Amino acid sequence: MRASKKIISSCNEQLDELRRGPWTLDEDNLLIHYITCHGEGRWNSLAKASGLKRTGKSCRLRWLNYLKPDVKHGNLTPQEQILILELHSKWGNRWSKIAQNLPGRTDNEIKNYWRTKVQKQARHLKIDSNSKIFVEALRQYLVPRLIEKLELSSPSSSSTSTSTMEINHKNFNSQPQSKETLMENTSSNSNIYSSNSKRIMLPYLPENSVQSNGYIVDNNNFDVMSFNQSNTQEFMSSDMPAFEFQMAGIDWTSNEFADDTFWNMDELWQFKK
DNA sequence: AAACCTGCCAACCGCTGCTAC
DNA sequence: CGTAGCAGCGGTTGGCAGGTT
Repeated sequence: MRASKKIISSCNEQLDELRRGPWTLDEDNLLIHYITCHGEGRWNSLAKASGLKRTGKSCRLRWLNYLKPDVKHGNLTPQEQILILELHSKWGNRWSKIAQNLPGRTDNEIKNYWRTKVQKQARHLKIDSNSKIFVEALRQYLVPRLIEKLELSSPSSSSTSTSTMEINHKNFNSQPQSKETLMENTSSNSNIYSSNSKRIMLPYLPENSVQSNGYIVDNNNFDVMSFNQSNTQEFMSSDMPAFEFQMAGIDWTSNEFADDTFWNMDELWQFKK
C-alpha cells in the first residue's frame, strides 16, 4: 500500500516535471541540435536523452510539424488547395495520406485548412462538408475559380518549373470519361496535351499517381478532365438546398488577385439565401 | 478604451496498429 | 498467444491576434 502510493507519487512528480504548451526557442534549439547529432526516431528515448522535459510525442510533433527543415510555412498555394480538395474527395479525412502528396505540408496544416476554410463554407451552406452535395459544389464552383485564378496569376508559367504537374484546362469541363480513357490519356506518351491545349504548371509532384472520379493526379501530368458541368442543372434542381450559389462578383482579370489574400475562399464564394 | 467575437494554428489527447519479447 | 512499448493518425482544444461593437 505504502509502496504503491510512493509509485503514484513518483509518477505524478514526473508528470509535473513535464512541460506542456508552446515550445520556447531554447527547447527548439535543443531538439534541433539533438536530432542533427543523433537523427530522428525513437521519440521517447530522444525526449529523455536530449534533456527536454517533454514527452516523446510532443517532440515528434514539434519536429515534424514545425522544425523539420523541409516543412513549408505560409499560405497554401491554389495548386495545393486544388490538390487537397481532390484528394479529400477521394480519401476523406486521411490527412497524413493527403499530406504525402503535398511535399513540405503537414497533415496538421492540411487538417487545419480543411476545418477553418473548407468546412466554414459548408457551414454557411448548412450542409455536411463530407456530403456528396458539398463535394459537387466544390467541383462546380470552387475548383474552376481556383484554376482560373491560377491561370491569371501565372499566364506564362508553363515550362518554368523543372518539377511540375499540369492541369489540362481544355478538358476541365468536358464530359466524363471512362476510367480506361482517363488512364490512357494520362499515360506518359499521352497526346492529350495538344498544341492548343491550355496548360497550367503545378509545382509539385505527388509521390503516387491518383485516379479519381474528378480528375487524375499523375506523376507527370495533373489533369482536370471530367468535372461534369452537364449534370449541374439536374443536380441543382434535385439535391441542392433551397438557396442558390452565386459566383463571386469578381473581376477575374483584375490584378488585385495577384495578392496572396486572393486565395481566401471567402472571396471565391458568395452565398445568397 | 474595453469588452466581446472570430479565425487561425500549434499542441494535446485518445485511439489504433505494429513490433519485439 | 498475450502484453508492453512505441509511432502515427485523426479529432479536439486552448491561446493568441485581429476585428468588431
